[in-house]
Amino acid sequence: MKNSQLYKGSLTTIVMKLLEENGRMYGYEITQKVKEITKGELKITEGALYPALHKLEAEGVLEVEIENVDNRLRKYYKLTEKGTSETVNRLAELEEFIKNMQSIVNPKLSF
Amino acid sequence: MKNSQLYKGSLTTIVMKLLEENGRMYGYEITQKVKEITKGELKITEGALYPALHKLEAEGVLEVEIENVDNRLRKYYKLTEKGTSETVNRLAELEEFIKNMQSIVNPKLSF
DNA sequence: AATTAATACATAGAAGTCTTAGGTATATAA
DNA sequence: TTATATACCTAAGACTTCTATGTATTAATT
Repeated sequence: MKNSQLYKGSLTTIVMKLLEENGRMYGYEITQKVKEITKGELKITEGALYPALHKLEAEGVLEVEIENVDNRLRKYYKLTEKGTSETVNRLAELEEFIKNMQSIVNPKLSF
Repeated sequence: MKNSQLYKGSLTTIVMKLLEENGRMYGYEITQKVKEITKGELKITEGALYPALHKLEAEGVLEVEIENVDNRLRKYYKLTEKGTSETVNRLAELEEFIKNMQSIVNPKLSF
Protein backbone atom coordinates (compact mmCIF):
# COMPACT_ATOMS: atom_id res chain seq x y z
CA MET A 1 0.00 0.00 0.00
CA LYS A 2 2.62 2.51 -1.12
CA ASN A 3 5.69 3.62 0.75
CA SER A 4 4.26 6.12 3.20
CA GLN A 5 3.60 4.54 6.57
CA LEU A 6 0.60 6.77 7.03
CA TYR A 7 -1.78 4.49 5.18
CA LYS A 8 -1.27 1.70 7.69
CA GLY A 9 -4.52 1.07 9.44
CA SER A 10 -6.71 2.74 6.84
CA LEU A 11 -7.14 -0.18 4.42
CA THR A 12 -10.31 -1.64 5.89
CA THR A 13 -11.89 1.79 6.19
CA ILE A 14 -11.15 2.44 2.52
CA VAL A 15 -12.62 -0.91 1.48
CA MET A 16 -15.76 -0.42 3.53
CA LYS A 17 -16.31 3.09 2.22
CA LEU A 18 -15.92 1.95 -1.40
CA LEU A 19 -18.40 -0.86 -0.87
CA GLU A 20 -20.85 1.52 0.76
CA GLU A 21 -20.49 3.75 -2.29
CA ASN A 22 -20.59 1.10 -5.01
CA GLY A 23 -22.81 -1.65 -3.64
CA ARG A 24 -20.54 -4.55 -4.47
CA MET A 25 -17.02 -4.90 -5.78
CA TYR A 26 -14.41 -7.60 -6.28
CA GLY A 27 -10.85 -7.46 -5.02
CA TYR A 28 -9.05 -6.55 -8.18
CA GLU A 29 -11.65 -3.90 -8.90
CA ILE A 30 -10.95 -2.30 -5.53
CA THR A 31 -7.23 -2.02 -6.25
CA GLN A 32 -7.96 -0.36 -9.60
CA LYS A 33 -10.57 1.98 -8.17
CA VAL A 34 -8.25 3.25 -5.46
CA LYS A 35 -5.46 3.77 -7.97
CA GLU A 36 -7.88 5.73 -10.15
CA ILE A 37 -9.32 7.89 -7.36
CA THR A 38 -5.91 8.83 -5.99
CA LYS A 39 -4.44 9.31 -9.47
CA GLY A 40 -1.94 6.52 -8.97
CA GLU A 41 -0.65 7.79 -5.65
CA LEU A 42 -2.10 5.02 -3.55
CA LYS A 43 -1.62 1.46 -4.66
CA ILE A 44 -3.23 -1.23 -2.57
CA THR A 45 -1.16 -4.40 -2.70
CA GLU A 46 -2.94 -7.69 -3.17
CA GLY A 47 -0.96 -9.22 -0.34
CA ALA A 48 -2.66 -6.78 1.99
CA LEU A 49 -6.08 -6.66 0.38
CA TYR A 50 -7.05 -10.32 0.08
CA PRO A 51 -6.27 -11.26 3.68
CA ALA A 52 -8.12 -8.10 4.78
CA LEU A 53 -11.20 -9.08 2.78
CA HIS A 54 -11.14 -12.56 4.24
CA LYS A 55 -10.89 -11.16 7.73
CA LEU A 56 -13.78 -8.75 7.21
CA GLU A 57 -15.83 -11.61 5.86
CA ALA A 58 -14.97 -13.78 8.87
CA GLU A 59 -16.04 -10.94 11.15
CA GLY A 60 -19.40 -10.69 9.45
CA VAL A 61 -18.72 -7.25 8.04
CA LEU A 62 -18.72 -8.43 4.43
CA GLU A 63 -20.43 -11.20 2.52
CA VAL A 64 -19.28 -12.72 -0.73
CA GLU A 65 -20.91 -13.78 -3.98
CA ILE A 66 -18.79 -15.86 -6.28
CA GLU A 67 -19.36 -15.47 -10.00
CA ASN A 68 -17.76 -16.64 -13.18
CA VAL A 69 -17.06 -13.92 -15.73
CA ASP A 70 -15.28 -14.74 -19.01
CA ASN A 71 -14.17 -18.06 -17.60
CA ARG A 72 -12.48 -16.19 -14.76
CA LEU A 73 -13.38 -16.28 -11.09
CA ARG A 74 -14.74 -13.22 -9.39
CA LYS A 75 -15.59 -12.76 -5.73
CA TYR A 76 -17.96 -9.90 -5.25
CA TYR A 77 -18.00 -8.46 -1.76
CA LYS A 78 -20.70 -6.34 -0.20
CA LEU A 79 -21.42 -4.95 3.25
CA THR A 80 -23.65 -6.92 5.58
CA GLU A 81 -26.11 -5.07 7.79
CA LYS A 82 -23.54 -5.15 10.55
CA GLY A 83 -20.95 -3.93 8.08
CA THR A 84 -23.08 -0.99 7.06
CA SER A 85 -23.47 0.31 10.59
CA GLU A 86 -19.82 -0.42 11.28
CA THR A 87 -18.90 1.72 8.28
CA VAL A 88 -20.68 4.70 9.82
CA ASN A 89 -18.47 4.38 12.88
CA ARG A 90 -15.32 3.98 10.80
CA LEU A 91 -16.01 7.08 8.79
CA ALA A 92 -16.68 9.08 11.94
CA GLU A 93 -13.36 7.85 13.32
CA LEU A 94 -11.64 8.83 10.10
CA GLU A 95 -13.07 12.33 10.29
CA GLU A 96 -11.89 12.64 13.88
CA PHE A 97 -8.48 11.37 12.88
CA ILE A 98 -8.13 13.89 10.09
CA LYS A 99 -9.33 16.68 12.36
CA ASN A 100 -6.83 15.72 15.04
CA MET A 101 -3.97 15.49 12.57
CA GLN A 102 -4.82 18.89 11.20
CA SER A 103 -4.89 20.31 14.74
CA ILE A 104 -1.35 19.05 15.20
CA VAL A 105 -0.02 20.11 11.83
CA ASN A 106 -1.75 23.44 11.71
CA PRO A 107 -2.35 24.50 15.31
CA LYS A 108 -3.25 28.05 14.31
CA LEU A 109 -6.30 26.91 12.39
CA SER A 110 -7.78 24.77 15.16
CA PHE A 111 -10.36 26.51 17.27
CA MET B 1 -1.88 5.31 20.57
CA LYS B 2 -5.62 5.11 21.13
CA ASN B 3 -7.99 2.47 19.86
CA SER B 4 -8.42 3.56 16.25
CA GLN B 5 -5.98 1.83 13.94
CA LEU B 6 -5.80 4.93 11.81
CA TYR B 7 -3.05 6.52 13.88
CA LYS B 8 -0.62 3.73 13.06
CA GLY B 9 2.25 5.17 11.12
CA SER B 10 1.64 8.77 12.11
CA LEU B 11 3.53 8.83 15.40
CA THR B 12 6.91 9.92 14.07
CA THR B 13 5.32 12.57 11.89
CA ILE B 14 3.51 13.96 14.93
CA VAL B 15 6.69 14.02 16.98
CA MET B 16 8.71 15.71 14.26
CA LYS B 17 6.06 18.35 13.68
CA LEU B 18 5.83 19.16 17.39
CA LEU B 19 9.59 19.52 17.61
CA GLU B 20 9.64 21.75 14.58
CA GLU B 21 7.00 23.88 16.26
CA ASN B 22 8.43 23.96 19.77
CA GLY B 23 12.19 23.76 19.33
CA ARG B 24 12.84 21.07 21.90
CA MET B 25 10.65 18.81 24.00
CA TYR B 26 11.00 15.81 26.27
CA GLY B 27 9.05 12.59 25.95
CA TYR B 28 6.53 13.07 28.69
CA GLU B 29 5.90 16.61 27.49
CA ILE B 30 5.07 15.29 24.03
CA THR B 31 2.45 12.91 25.39
CA GLN B 32 0.82 15.73 27.35
CA LYS B 33 0.97 18.16 24.44
CA VAL B 34 -0.77 15.75 22.06
CA LYS B 35 -3.44 15.01 24.64
CA GLU B 36 -3.99 18.75 25.06
CA ILE B 37 -4.09 19.58 21.35
CA THR B 38 -6.53 16.80 20.55
CA LYS B 39 -8.63 17.46 23.66
CA GLY B 40 -7.88 14.05 25.08
CA GLU B 41 -8.85 12.16 21.97
CA LEU B 42 -5.36 11.01 21.06
CA LYS B 43 -3.21 9.51 23.78
CA ILE B 44 0.29 8.53 22.81
CA THR B 45 1.43 5.58 24.87
CA GLU B 46 4.90 5.63 26.34
CA GLY B 47 5.53 2.12 25.09
CA ALA B 48 5.25 3.50 21.58
CA LEU B 49 6.85 6.89 22.10
CA TYR B 50 10.14 6.05 23.77
CA PRO B 51 11.23 3.40 21.28
CA ALA B 52 10.22 5.77 18.46
CA LEU B 53 12.35 8.58 19.93
CA HIS B 54 15.32 6.25 20.26
CA LYS B 55 14.93 5.13 16.68
CA LEU B 56 14.71 8.68 15.35
CA GLU B 57 17.82 9.54 17.34
CA ALA B 58 19.67 6.52 15.94
CA GLU B 59 18.68 7.61 12.44
CA GLY B 60 20.12 11.05 13.01
CA VAL B 61 16.76 12.78 12.81
CA LEU B 62 16.79 13.85 16.45
CA GLU B 63 19.48 14.73 18.95
CA VAL B 64 19.17 14.64 22.71
CA GLU B 65 20.20 16.86 25.61
CA ILE B 66 19.93 15.33 29.04
CA GLU B 67 19.09 17.63 31.93
CA ASN B 68 18.26 17.31 35.57
CA VAL B 69 15.16 19.21 36.68
CA ASP B 70 13.87 18.96 40.26
CA ASN B 71 16.04 15.94 40.85
CA ARG B 72 14.31 14.23 37.94
CA LEU B 73 15.81 13.19 34.63
CA ARG B 74 14.70 14.86 31.44
CA LYS B 75 15.76 14.07 27.90
CA TYR B 76 15.15 16.98 25.61
CA TYR B 77 14.91 16.10 21.95
CA LYS B 78 15.31 18.44 19.01
CA LEU B 79 15.51 18.06 15.26
CA THR B 80 18.91 17.79 13.63
CA GLU B 81 19.53 19.52 10.32
CA LYS B 82 18.68 16.27 8.58
CA GLY B 83 15.59 15.97 10.74
CA THR B 84 14.40 19.43 9.79
CA SER B 85 14.49 18.73 6.07
CA GLU B 86 13.00 15.30 6.66
CA THR B 87 10.10 16.94 8.48
CA VAL B 88 9.26 18.96 5.39
CA ASN B 89 8.88 15.71 3.43
CA ARG B 90 6.84 14.08 6.14
CA LEU B 91 4.39 16.94 6.30
CA ALA B 92 4.00 16.95 2.52
CA GLU B 93 3.27 13.21 2.66
CA LEU B 94 0.74 13.80 5.40
CA GLU B 95 -1.02 16.41 3.32
CA GLU B 96 -1.12 14.04 0.36
CA PHE B 97 -2.44 11.29 2.58
CA ILE B 98 -5.24 13.45 3.95
CA LYS B 99 -6.09 14.63 0.45
CA ASN B 100 -6.24 11.06 -0.85
CA MET B 101 -8.37 9.90 2.04
CA GLN B 102 -10.78 12.74 1.47
CA SER B 103 -10.97 11.84 -2.22
CA ILE B 104 -12.05 8.37 -1.22
CA VAL B 105 -14.46 9.37 1.51
CA ASN B 106 -15.97 12.27 -0.33
CA PRO B 107 -15.56 11.56 -4.05
CA LYS B 108 -17.94 14.34 -5.03
CA LEU B 109 -15.69 17.02 -3.59
CA SER B 110 -12.50 15.88 -5.29
CA PHE B 111 -11.78 17.64 -8.53
C1' DA C 1 4.00 -18.43 -32.72
C1' DA C 2 5.74 -16.86 -28.52
C1' DT C 3 6.03 -13.83 -25.06
C1' DT C 4 4.42 -10.16 -22.18
C1' DA C 5 0.78 -7.62 -19.89
C1' DA C 6 -3.59 -7.56 -17.82
C1' DT C 7 -7.08 -9.80 -15.19
C1' DA C 8 -8.22 -12.43 -10.89
C1' DC C 9 -7.55 -15.08 -7.17
C1' DA C 10 -4.35 -16.74 -3.18
C1' DT C 11 -0.69 -17.53 0.70
C1' DA C 12 3.68 -17.60 3.54
C1' DG C 13 7.42 -15.28 5.73
C1' DA C 14 9.41 -11.10 7.06
C1' DA C 15 9.22 -6.35 8.52
C1' DG C 16 7.38 -2.82 11.03
C1' DT C 17 4.39 -0.37 14.44
C1' DC C 18 1.84 -0.15 18.47
C1' DT C 19 -0.36 -2.21 22.80
C1' DT C 20 -0.18 -4.32 26.98
C1' DA C 21 1.98 -4.98 30.88
C1' DG C 22 5.28 -4.52 33.48
C1' DG C 23 9.61 -1.90 35.88
C1' DT C 24 12.38 2.12 38.42
C1' DA C 25 12.35 6.53 40.84
C1' DT C 26 11.01 11.26 42.79
C1' DA C 27 7.59 14.79 44.23
C1' DT C 28 3.13 16.20 45.46
C1' DA C 29 -1.69 15.74 46.90
C1' DA C 30 -5.29 13.42 49.48
C1' DT D 1 0.42 6.57 53.71
C1' DT D 2 -1.35 5.86 49.73
C1' DA D 3 -2.46 7.52 45.28
C1' DT D 4 -1.42 10.62 41.55
C1' DA D 5 1.66 13.06 38.66
C1' DT D 6 6.09 13.36 36.69
C1' DA D 7 9.79 11.01 34.00
C1' DC D 8 12.26 7.53 32.16
C1' DC D 9 12.46 2.50 30.26
C1' DT D 10 11.79 -2.45 27.96
C1' DA D 11 9.91 -7.07 26.48
C1' DA D 12 6.32 -10.00 24.53
C1' DG D 13 2.70 -10.22 21.78
C1' DA D 14 -0.86 -8.53 18.51
C1' DC D 15 -1.76 -6.71 14.33
C1' DT D 16 -1.14 -4.81 9.68
C1' DT D 17 1.20 -4.51 5.59
C1' DC D 18 5.04 -5.75 2.19
C1' DT D 19 7.59 -8.75 -0.61
C1' DA D 20 7.77 -12.59 -3.05
C1' DT D 21 5.68 -16.21 -4.97
C1' DG D 22 2.09 -19.22 -7.02
C1' DT D 23 -1.98 -20.57 -10.22
C1' DA D 24 -4.84 -19.65 -14.29
C1' DT D 25 -7.13 -17.25 -18.28
C1' DT D 26 -7.35 -13.66 -21.84
C1' DA D 27 -5.59 -9.91 -24.62
C1' DA D 28 -1.90 -7.51 -26.66
C1' DT D 29 2.55 -7.26 -28.49
C1' DT D 30 6.70 -8.79 -30.86
